[in-house]
Amino acid sequence: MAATRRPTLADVAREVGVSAKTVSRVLNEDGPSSPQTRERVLAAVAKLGFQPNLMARNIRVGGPDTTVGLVVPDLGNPFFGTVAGGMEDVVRGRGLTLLMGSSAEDPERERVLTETFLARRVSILMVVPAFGADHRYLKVPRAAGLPVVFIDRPGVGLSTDCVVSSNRAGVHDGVSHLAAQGHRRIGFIGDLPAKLYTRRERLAGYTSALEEAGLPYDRALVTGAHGQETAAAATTKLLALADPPTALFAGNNIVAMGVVAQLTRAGRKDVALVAFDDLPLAEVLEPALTVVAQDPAAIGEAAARTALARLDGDRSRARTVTVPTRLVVRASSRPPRRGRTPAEAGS
Amino acid sequence: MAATRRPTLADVAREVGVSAKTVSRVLNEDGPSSPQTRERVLAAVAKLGFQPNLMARNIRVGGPDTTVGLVVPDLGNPFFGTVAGGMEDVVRGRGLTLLMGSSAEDPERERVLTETFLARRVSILMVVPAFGADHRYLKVPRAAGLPVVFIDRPGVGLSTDCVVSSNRAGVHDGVSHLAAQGHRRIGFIGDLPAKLYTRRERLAGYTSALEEAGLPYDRALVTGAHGQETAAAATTKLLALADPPTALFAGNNIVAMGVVAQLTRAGRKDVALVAFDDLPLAEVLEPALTVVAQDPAAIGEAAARTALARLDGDRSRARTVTVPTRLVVRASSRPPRRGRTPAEAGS
DNA sequence: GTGAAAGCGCTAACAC
DNA sequence: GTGTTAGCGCTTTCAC
Repeated sequence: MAATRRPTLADVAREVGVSAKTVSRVLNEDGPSSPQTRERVLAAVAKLGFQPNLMARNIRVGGPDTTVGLVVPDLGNPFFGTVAGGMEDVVRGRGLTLLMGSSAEDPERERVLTETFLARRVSILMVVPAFGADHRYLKVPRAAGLPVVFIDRPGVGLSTDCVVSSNRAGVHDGVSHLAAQGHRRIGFIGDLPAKLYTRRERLAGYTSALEEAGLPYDRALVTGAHGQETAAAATTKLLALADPPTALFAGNNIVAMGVVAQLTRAGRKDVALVAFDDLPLAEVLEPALTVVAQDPAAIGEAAARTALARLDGDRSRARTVTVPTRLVVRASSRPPRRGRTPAEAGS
Repeated sequence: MAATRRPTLADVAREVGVSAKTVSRVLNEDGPSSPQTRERVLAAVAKLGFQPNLMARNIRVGGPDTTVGLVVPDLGNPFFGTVAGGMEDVVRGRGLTLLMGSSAEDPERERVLTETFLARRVSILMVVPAFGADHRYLKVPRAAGLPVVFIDRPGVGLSTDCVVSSNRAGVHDGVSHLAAQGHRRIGFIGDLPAKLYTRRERLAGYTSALEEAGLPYDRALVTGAHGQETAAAATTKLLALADPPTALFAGNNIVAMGVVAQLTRAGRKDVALVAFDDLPLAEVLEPALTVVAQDPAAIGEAAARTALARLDGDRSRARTVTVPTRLVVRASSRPPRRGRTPAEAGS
């Protein structure tokens, strides 16, 4: 089975005995065409298995491609998949196709992927910035009218639209809830690196909640993790402190899984826990996990709507859309054990 | 901020005072070029923010685009995200970019997405077929040399490479394990619709394991679900039978979550459970979940390698690659309660 | 209702 | 080392 050349418009035209332009007219429902030619063109298209070459078309038409490029740091994280799903639902209504690629949280790969999207002239570019990436190179395409939206974290060196969760307020709610339950030593296990936007924002929510509750900030109670294993290790470390926490706040879904796993392995059901971002089985865990739920689909939808407005000529100042989080109280955020002071809890 | 036209090769050439071809030579490291012109071209490129139009390039060169198109039915399911990650790792080494889009398990959307990939002349097409889709329209592009690989399920009407999990053998192992624990009434909750490839294959593993164990096949013990809620309902239904199962087999990760949730809500820790496909928190559940683990990254890698071999001229017959599953025994597959017959278990 | 010619942005094939 | 010409597959423009 030799690799035959893909048929072109000209091939179809030759087959039918008309000009290329006539075939083009029929296929794009441009200008008029007699029913007979229409018929015969369609037949030839089917016979040859002709598929118009969109690249050639776009080149001639000059406009952008009817695609939306989305760069995410991790294809396996359902959070980003759900964000993408929300986006898709919105852009599809405009005839746009969402194409997603992964940066693997690597600035270099993010850049390469972004450039291939630019080189393919996507209509909209959505990016979940990898830590350490610099986005100044997006200034020119953006100035040329390409809508660029950052998701989950703001980009660096480029002022453009951005859609994020209410990180501060969400964590504030979760930590306040723990404080209201009577916890006075609350550990925080955030993202890594510590300078990551979501880590900083969520930590700010943590500190403001402590302050509001009149609790002291203890640097020893704050740490970070990347991946389940390091989150488990961080849990162990915090609980081994001389004056250990009676409650933990997990800064994201992956960290939460590591913490839950470690608490289970260690048999520490006495330690309260609240996690940022919901987990599919949160309510089934024992104890059921209290979470600050994000709304990834809403994030995707908001990003898509913002970008479409830009496409429609919205030239207003770059805005940041904050999608609210929601505290879902389940069993894991119970009060500290009665009759035991934090100092005794580890014994 | 008016939408300025994106600069072209000709713009750069004009800026420098050379011909377009010279700029092209510099950028593609084609033919020779003096260090001075090189320098000045690069400067102009940076100044104008020129980004080559890959569509125009591909058109001229005639070859396919350096992209791999992947169609999945659900962006939010980490199984497919992990498959994509495995693929990416392999194709990136060949300078190919993986682009993923969602069919939402809808044959029509699958077709539209696939056609846009074809129209953009991807180098490789990977598809997780939506239920009910017909893939005969892929015959022409495939005959023209486009590698097409089906993932997770075979396509319909097109004989081409396919990469799947060892569904039958995997389920056989899981059900045999339950039988070996002493279970004689084992419920099966598979995918929906019942004609879905994975459902049929997994059910075949179930029946063969029953047969091997000398257990009768009871139609009342076999059902299906799509989504967590229906899986929970199916669980309730099975457990309400006059002669209920003492063990359940969940046919996929989503079904497993629904079953686990329902068993937990109902407080039915006496019911044994084995699930197809691992869950992130499987070992942390109570009881820890016994699973037949798939290897999604390996599936993606195998698919990518197969497709690359085709790209390299492999013209051998279409083959089906089966990626082995692995039984991970945890606590949830414990023996039935002693001293109680199945008939008493519901009381 | 249809066709011929020109051109989108780029590169192959040849000049010089 | 560099420029010219032609042409990829398609659509625009203008003719008939």
